[in-house]
Amino acid sequence: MIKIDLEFFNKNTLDVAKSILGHNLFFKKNNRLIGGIINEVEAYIQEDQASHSYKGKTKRNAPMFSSPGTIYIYQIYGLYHCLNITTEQEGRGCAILIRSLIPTNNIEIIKKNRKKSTQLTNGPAKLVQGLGIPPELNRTLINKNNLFITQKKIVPKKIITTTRIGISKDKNKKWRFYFNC
DNA sequence: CGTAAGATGAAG
DNA sequence: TTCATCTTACGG
Repeated sequence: MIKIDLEFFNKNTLDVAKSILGHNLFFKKNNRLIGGIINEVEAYIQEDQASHSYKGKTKRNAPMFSSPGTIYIYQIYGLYHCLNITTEQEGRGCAILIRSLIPTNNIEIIKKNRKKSTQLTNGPAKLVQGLGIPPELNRTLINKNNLFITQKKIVPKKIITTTRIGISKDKNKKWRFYFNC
């Protein structure tokens, strides 16, 4: 369980998005690791019309402009939360959205957090709920708290590149990356 | 399958 | 004030 260096996020957002696939995401609670393998992400950069940061810094999106490795959790549709990690140098409004995990550790807790649903962590809001990630972690640094990313557990054989989900602007950009094991 | 749930920010 | 949004769970 080696945590990755925050320098990992201090580079081109698309490179970070592709290379983070296969790493583990864990939330630590009561000395137990809850989480799994990241298998789907999307990239958002400042010049991208689909990004929250496109029109500049606001109260909500400010973490995107913070130092690389900053956690950006935003509320969507008034009831769910999505987890992003800031990329590129401080001052650049870029991030990757973690969209899906393959659950590996403490799956019983994830099931409990997800209540009746059998779909545990295969969506951005589902994984936040499944791991029990508190929105208060917004603006804090990953790996400096109880949410962290550890070294690659598996190397994806084939990364699939497609258009992103749920956006209407800049639809042509193929900045969603995922793999099947 | 369609739709409601309702925080946030931009536009009118 | 109204509209759109990086989604999900529910009912028919």
